[in-house]
Amino acid sequence: MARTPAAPRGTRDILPEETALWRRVESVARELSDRYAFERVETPLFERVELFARSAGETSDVVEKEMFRVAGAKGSEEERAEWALRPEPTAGIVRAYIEHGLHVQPGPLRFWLIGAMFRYDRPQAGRYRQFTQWDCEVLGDPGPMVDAELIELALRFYADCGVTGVTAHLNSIGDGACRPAFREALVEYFARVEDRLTDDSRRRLRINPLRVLDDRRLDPDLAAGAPRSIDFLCEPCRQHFDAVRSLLDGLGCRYVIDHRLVRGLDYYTRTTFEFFVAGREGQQQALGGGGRYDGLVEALGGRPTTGIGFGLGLDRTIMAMAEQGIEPPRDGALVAVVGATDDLVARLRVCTALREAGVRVRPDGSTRKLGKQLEAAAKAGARWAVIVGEETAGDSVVLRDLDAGEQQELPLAGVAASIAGSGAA
RNA sequence: GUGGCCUUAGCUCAAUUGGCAGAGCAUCGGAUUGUGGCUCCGAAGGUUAGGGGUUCGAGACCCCUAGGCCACCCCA
Repeated sequence: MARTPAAPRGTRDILPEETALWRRVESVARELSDRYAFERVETPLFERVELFARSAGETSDVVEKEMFRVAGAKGSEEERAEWALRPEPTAGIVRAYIEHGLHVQPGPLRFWLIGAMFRYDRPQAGRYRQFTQWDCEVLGDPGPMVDAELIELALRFYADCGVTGVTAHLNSIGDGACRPAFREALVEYFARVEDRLTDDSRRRLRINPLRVLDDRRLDPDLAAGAPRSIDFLCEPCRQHFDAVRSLLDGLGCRYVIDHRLVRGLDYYTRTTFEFFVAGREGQQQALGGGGRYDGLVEALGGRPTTGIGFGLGLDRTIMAMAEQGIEPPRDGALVAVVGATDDLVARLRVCTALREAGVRVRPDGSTRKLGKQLEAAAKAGARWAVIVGEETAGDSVVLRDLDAGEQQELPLAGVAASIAGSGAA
């Protein structure tokens, strides 16, 4: 451990150079959330461990090995082990939906949030212990249209962020009526070739056979010959899946069917989807994912209510944007206020007046030589400098165009209009 | 949780066989008795990630720890 304080493992500081891209991504997410008529919610960053165990599943990786436990300063050992930082947002949103009786509101309900998620995993580029997701959830909408709508929304998000080469992977893993048969077929199939499975897969074969398909080390021949969930769908699930596909086709949304896409969280039913970006052949190419969870509300003690949602990783979206050379949004023209005299009161008054007029102002509070102040202004990226000095009369200041190297004396009240009129903003 | 490669100034990197820890960029100041970017000059910036060992002597070699990256695992 270094003597100087360091950020905890797997976390990082996001500095101004990078926050420019963050602003763009966040504003796209906010704007789309609003345009698609989602309503903003916030839930706690930590919840009871039991909530995640009951929703994501005891055998899911996030519960089994990636839970970030929170210890209280006081209390018994048991009490201190009771909470965990949220590894995903759906459980908290569904918990809030049930707790506040939101089912009485006219549905379907559409929620969104942007927030930090936590997974105690081994860090790597694009994989952090604290990361940020944009999450959208729809509760109480059983029809296939919302499935297609969410996938279209996610693809539009990537497009609006400027990311290209994003592919939607799609699958249906059925529901309580048809999945048991699929599960049985998987067990029967893999049990015969158990000696060709990894240790992990052999264990999963007993406790959660669908996730054998998740295993990237699975022999390609075995994977190709494995039972496919869509061949086992019951009639309602098959109709739902067919409808989702034809809706996506009708929208012109491109996707590929991925028979091995079963998702790591147990609450998913029917539609599952993930978004991958081209160019990262190894890991961290998954930018986001989601699916339908028609049994989750009931499993957590609420009335039977369908649900569907996605979580998109903003860190990875930004990483993809940076790799694709996408420019961050430009700031508005910056005006530096510098002083030819040491009269700081006059300088600060000018700053305030300009800000009231809507100008973006960076003041120089030093009494350095004017040349130094102008140099600092130019280095800070200022397009203009307002020089507050004694040689000007009354309310007048000098407005200097730092790019052109030209300046003029004019009344303070005319500065904002002059900048706006130059078209250089 | 497993394996591999790494860590020298704020950043990018040098340092011969184990022999005085350096450069460029960035920062600050001066040239500039108050109008910037260029140029020139100068200053500051280091317990070489942390700890231990070998040695007359370690940035370099050995061990431990921490962190980063990569491949697994899994996902966002």
